[in-house]
Amino acid sequence: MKDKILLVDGHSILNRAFYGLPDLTNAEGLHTNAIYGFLTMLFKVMDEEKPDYLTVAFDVSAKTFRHEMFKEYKGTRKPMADELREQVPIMKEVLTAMGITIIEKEGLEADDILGTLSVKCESQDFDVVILSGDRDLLQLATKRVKIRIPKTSKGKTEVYTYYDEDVVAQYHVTPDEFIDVKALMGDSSDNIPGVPSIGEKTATKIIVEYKSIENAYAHIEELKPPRAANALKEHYDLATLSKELATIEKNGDFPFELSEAKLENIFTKEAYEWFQKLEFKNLFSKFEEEDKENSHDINLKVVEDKKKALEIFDAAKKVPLVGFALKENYGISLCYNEQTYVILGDYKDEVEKLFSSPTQIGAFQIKDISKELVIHTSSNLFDGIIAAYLMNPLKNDYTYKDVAREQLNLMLDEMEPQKDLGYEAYTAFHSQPILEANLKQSNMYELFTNLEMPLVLTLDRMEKAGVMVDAKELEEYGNELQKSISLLETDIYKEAGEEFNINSPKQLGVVLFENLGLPHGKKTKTGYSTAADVLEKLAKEFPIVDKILEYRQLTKLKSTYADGLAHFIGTDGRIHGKFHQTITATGRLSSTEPNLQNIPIRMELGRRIRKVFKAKEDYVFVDADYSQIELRILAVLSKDENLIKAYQDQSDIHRITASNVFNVPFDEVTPLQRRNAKAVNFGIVYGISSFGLSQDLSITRKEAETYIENYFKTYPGIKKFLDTQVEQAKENGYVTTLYHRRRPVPELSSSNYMQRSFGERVAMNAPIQGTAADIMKMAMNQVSDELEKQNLKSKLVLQVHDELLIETHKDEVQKVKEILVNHMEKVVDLSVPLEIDIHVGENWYEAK
DNA sequence: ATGGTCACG
DNA sequence: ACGTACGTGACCATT
Repeated sequence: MKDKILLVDGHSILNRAFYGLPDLTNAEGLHTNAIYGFLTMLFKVMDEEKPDYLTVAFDVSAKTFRHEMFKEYKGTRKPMADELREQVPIMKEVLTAMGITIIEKEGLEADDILGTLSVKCESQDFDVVILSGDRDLLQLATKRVKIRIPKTSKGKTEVYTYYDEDVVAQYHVTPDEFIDVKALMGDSSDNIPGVPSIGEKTATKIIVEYKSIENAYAHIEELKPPRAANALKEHYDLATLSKELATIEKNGDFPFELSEAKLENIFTKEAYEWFQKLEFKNLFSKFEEEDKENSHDINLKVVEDKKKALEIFDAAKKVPLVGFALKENYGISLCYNEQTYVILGDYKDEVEKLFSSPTQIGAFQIKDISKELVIHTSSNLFDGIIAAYLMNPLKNDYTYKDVAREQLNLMLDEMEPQKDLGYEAYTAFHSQPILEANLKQSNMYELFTNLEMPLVLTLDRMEKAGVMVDAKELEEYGNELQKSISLLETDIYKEAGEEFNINSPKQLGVVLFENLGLPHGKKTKTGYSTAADVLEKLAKEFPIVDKILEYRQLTKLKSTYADGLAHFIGTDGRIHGKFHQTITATGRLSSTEPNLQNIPIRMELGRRIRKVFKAKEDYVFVDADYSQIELRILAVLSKDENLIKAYQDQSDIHRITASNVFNVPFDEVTPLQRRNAKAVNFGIVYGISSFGLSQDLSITRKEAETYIENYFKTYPGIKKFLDTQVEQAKENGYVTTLYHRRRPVPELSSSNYMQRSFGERVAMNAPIQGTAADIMKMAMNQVSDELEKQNLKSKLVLQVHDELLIETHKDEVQKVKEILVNHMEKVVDLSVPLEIDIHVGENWYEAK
């Protein structure tokens, strides 16, 4: 086997990765997508090529660099995106940390470095592979030098391979001739002028026939077409200059020690530290072998002796902090005083006593733990996952291993269960002080202690309670839907003239817009859009579209709700859904298995599903929802006098807004005006844009702009508040709620207009939505605690963002109503009153 | 796994 | 010249 060297065109691969991948940032707000893409590309090609040597070439001067970066950009010369610029030096550091040599030389472009190296290495009997995103490099291909060019289509990246013969096959010219083709046709983005009026077609034709520009000139009189011949004659200077520019230097002068490019282990400790910092979790597995060498052992004792176990528990109750972990049906682990114990067997009572002691318990996913035992108080609990979530709510989800890595710099692999349990307790113990300090520094320790940790137990109670669902009625409802679905199906097939899968947007698009020739609206990436708002425009004119919309509605109800909910009804006749505390970016809860926060209500047919959510015998549902909580919070946060006054006066807020915005007397506001004002109020909360509002109200953008302008004139404090949020987000990188919850907004530093606008809307919306979530969580804790404290039979069973549902014993209805009013309305004291609406009913349908 | 669609606040 | 209202989760078809 000959030795093989891989030469990488650094900037072109980085550039491709940057524009090919969605924006990624790490916790510090550093953009990382180009580096990530570069590395995955590099690993992929290294895997395929298995090179013995590797080196990466970069352009050195800012000028050539920029010029390289925007080859892709059809000659536009915007400055390099800041998000990319900041990644370049880091990329180089990462490569250096991996022990990979970087070559850059003043005055030489990366192309020239690669050209020179490829010739040099080939002459030393190497196989050469050049990885670049730039097709210009094809001129370097030979029988021993292959060019590899990544191409992304349909989300998949393939790396194409070109030896010299592949260039001939695809471009009809040899790699050398490829230079001349390029010189003739020119490349505006690459500053190669080319010969005017000669494009790719003509250029190729000329070079196929005459092999070079020089030879073409030698035969200029016979050259066809005449137009090209004339152009060549006229622009001889341009042609020779272009050729010079298009030719990659193969004799560059720069120092290069082949031995330094020899590949050793690139997954070094230093590289690992960079990967951590950049949060390239997917790539950690590459370091596995290093992990084992580096993983530091902990003092771990496995205890099976009962007497010894009890001693350990006793001691644990006397220390200030214990790290705790539990694995169902297996054992528990305790960590304190630099010692970790894994205790096998059933010690539920001992654990409960420990949890009731003054010792602080550090652990992860305490809600899961509390499914296995009874936890009476949250005052000594510290859930590291929740702490980590508060510090960065944008992360998908945390495991204890993420906390170990981020806070303790401890890389953990897959381990056997015993060890895993021990490391979890170890991590809980050692990360607690760090996380606590972080929370305090971010002004979120109170939010954590007074709101989030108590909520763990509140949610646990709610999940354990579950909600009763009548399986039989649900099935009947499903059958009824199925009947209508079948009828619609036949109708639709008849009108379409064929049978097809109506649920496939792809097939439906073909049937509607090609076979039936209906006018199509917007398109999606994959084809015609068949979204409801598009179809609704056609429904009036084409009956089949109306039927399809109805079909969609019914199948949605059937599959997601009728059939979907049935799967989750337990043996107790109740659904015990999960409520998640660490998912959303704004601080709201989320609900899964099933999602109980999106049960239909807006349409009557769907709303009927709520009839199967029933209170058990001798109980009723008491449902309380906040009235316009987000708008009230907007009044509070913005301190806008007019909005505050409107709420203090208990006015009809949408009507008063309409009166002000449309400049009509309060009593003469038309229903349409009120509806429009309501939409504006909503829009404000979402971070209004004239486009969004115009879509929502089916008005022109101009009109929407006028509405917004008038709105801000009416409520000047709101305008100021929203602007301040964006400003703060830009300055700090995050916005906060009234109770200090943070939402980072990395999008604001994007150079992409869309992303930046999104960041602005997020900055406006998150404090409002987040503060509402904070208040609701406080209220939930108080309501749940009060029900317990008064020893009531009634239980909190659902939360839907601004609504609480209490399964209430018939004798307790009055008490529960009082509790709801007292704790939901008075949970915080703000400059506007909070109000709730309360309804009582046998089922959820009646109680709303 | 991803995108389209649609249910909720 | 672009293409959006904010926050979620489930299902289906398609890759």
